[in-house]
Amino acid sequence: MSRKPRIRSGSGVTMHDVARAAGVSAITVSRVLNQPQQVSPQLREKVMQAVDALAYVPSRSARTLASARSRTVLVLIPSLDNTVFLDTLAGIESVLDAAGYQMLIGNSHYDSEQELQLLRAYLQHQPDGVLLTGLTHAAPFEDILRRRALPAVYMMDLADDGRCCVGFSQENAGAAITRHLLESGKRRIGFLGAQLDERVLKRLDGYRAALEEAGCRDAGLEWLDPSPSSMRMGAAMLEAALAARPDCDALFCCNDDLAIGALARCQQLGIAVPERLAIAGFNDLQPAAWCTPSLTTVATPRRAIGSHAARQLLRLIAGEAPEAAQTDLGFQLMLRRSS
Amino acid sequence: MSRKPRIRSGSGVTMHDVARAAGVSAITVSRVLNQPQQVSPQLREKVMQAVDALAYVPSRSARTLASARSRTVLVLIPSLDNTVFLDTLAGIESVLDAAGYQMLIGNSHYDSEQELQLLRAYLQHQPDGVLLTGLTHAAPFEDILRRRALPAVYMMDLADDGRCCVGFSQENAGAAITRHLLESGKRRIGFLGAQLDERVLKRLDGYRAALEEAGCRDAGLEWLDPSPSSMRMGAAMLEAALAARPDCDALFCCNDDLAIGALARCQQLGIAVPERLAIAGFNDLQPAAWCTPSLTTVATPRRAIGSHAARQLLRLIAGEAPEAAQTDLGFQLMLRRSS
DNA sequence: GTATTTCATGTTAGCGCTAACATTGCGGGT
DNA sequence: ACCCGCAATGTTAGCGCTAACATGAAATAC
Repeated sequence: MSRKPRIRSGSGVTMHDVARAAGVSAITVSRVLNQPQQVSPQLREKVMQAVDALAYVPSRSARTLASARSRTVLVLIPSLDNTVFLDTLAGIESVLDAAGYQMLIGNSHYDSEQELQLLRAYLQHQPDGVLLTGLTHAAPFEDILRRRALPAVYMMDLADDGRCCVGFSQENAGAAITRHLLESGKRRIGFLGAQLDERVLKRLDGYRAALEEAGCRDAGLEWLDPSPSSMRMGAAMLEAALAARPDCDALFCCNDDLAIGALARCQQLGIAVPERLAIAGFNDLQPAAWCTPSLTTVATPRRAIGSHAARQLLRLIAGEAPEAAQTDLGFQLMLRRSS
Repeated sequence: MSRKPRIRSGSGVTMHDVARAAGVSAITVSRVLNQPQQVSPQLREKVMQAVDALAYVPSRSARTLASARSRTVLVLIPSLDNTVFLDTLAGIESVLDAAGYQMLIGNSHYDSEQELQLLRAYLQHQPDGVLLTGLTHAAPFEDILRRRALPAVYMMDLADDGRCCVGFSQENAGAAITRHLLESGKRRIGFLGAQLDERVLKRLDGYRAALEEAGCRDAGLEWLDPSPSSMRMGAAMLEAALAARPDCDALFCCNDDLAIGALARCQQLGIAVPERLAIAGFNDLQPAAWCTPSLTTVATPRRAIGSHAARQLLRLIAGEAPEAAQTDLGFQLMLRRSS
């Protein structure tokens, strides 16, 4: 009694089929595809012809299973609704793609518990490394990384605790834009914050430090809301802020979405920007340069963070040391009409 | 002579370890994880305890290899720089995630040749299905899908050739917004187009049809540029258009980026919008409602397209018929101040 | 001229999981 | 008492690939 044959996966052409067609053994085909320099040119040629003729596609799962290397990297980001992370992904993709690595994208929705679930789920793919957004993660998270000796690179911020970080100082950036507002003569500078993820809170810290330094700190000028940021929310927060504190003469918004919404509402209400109220945003998204008046903001090297982090991770995966534990890619003030 | 042991992948805990710890056979563990109703509650309980105790994570590659099902879906999009596709991805993710499927994202950079390469590369993962953007793809592309009997759903547009499509009529949408401009009294309506992917060209067809219908078609009012669209480009195209045809009294921009750039430049040049020149965009991105003046545009159901397409694909993968060959999710004119 | 190294290729034995079939035990019909 | 059917669990044999070792031939050394 012969059993039912199993369903063949994929196109059904296996490495052995190619080997037979080329008159060699399977391992030779494997080597032609993975370490071509180990195979003589003639055989290499013959094998490649067979590969093309049969339209052979190697099976990634078989390879992962046999070699214990998946050539896959897990990327965990907090949101898919934010251009910031898109740009970062684009940078990551460009590097991984070129290295033959694939990326698995997990969206944690700004929730560290969900992030932990994602890590657990994606571990099934045996990723060779992980790219993370931000420095703070659920407690078991780092445990898992350690226990599995999974290389990880942290993006967007800096830390000097030995973890490999690629980003810039959120705190310094927040302080720098606040100082710019101070220098332009404003004294009652408010802060609009939404989402309140760790990066926003660090920008807030920077804002506070700069005001402290200038003796202008006023806790009544901070408006914080944990719900997701949007232009609509920026408009609403602006109204609430001015209603509560009509003396406020400048606003640092924790990101451009809020700032653009606030700016638009000022236009509608006839509030002169920047004379009566200066406004600054964060990230330098595309509309910042094109709204009316154009928005002063902080340009962040998102794409570079992604590509650099990916390169560092590939080094770690290969067992090399990273170029540096932390890489500070800086930020740039974009001074425009709104301040 | 005993060989060197192989490097264990992942944490090294396998299904057999769990089976031993629970005092059952490996297949029982497999069933507890995949078809729990086939296992008695007591055993199920015992196995789950062992799974937790050992922090067992099943190997996706082993499962894929043994079962010839990867529970992975390939998503091919033309760009990672465009919010439109992000929103679509978010919709897809929500459905696939809930169904235990993982998505692989390929970015074709608006290039059908590169799209074909991506398909070839990602076939190594033996995806169970493919989600595609648009209807036109490189010739060998559809061949590969057919030869492998890979279920596919086409997003963003409609076709009545039997392919499973989820989207809306780009052409009708282009015609509808053009008719709105006609109804508001404009007669020399221009078209600004960038990127010139198939969707832009269909919107252009709709625009032409509507003008033809009204007897207002004027080929000298079309400005097309194949480079990627951006606000900067919208501003530049606006200037070029008005220089060439100062009599132009309305502009339909193929997307909101162009429109917002054009709008901003009008503000700078003191051109009255909509009196002297009406402007309409496409997609209803967030800034459209918040720029000055607010932008008339076409709202597109991007997230719904993603989630609906993912649901259809899951049906196809399960061997069921799709609810309908095409699903028209429509569009909505957002009439605002710029027209 | 033999010992030693190198290089190119092959053989074998899994990687961790699940499909297919096999076995066991139990309740119910007659 | 017997047989049947069904439910719960087990055994076996791969899925397609590559690590490790083996082999044989050519190149090099002394």
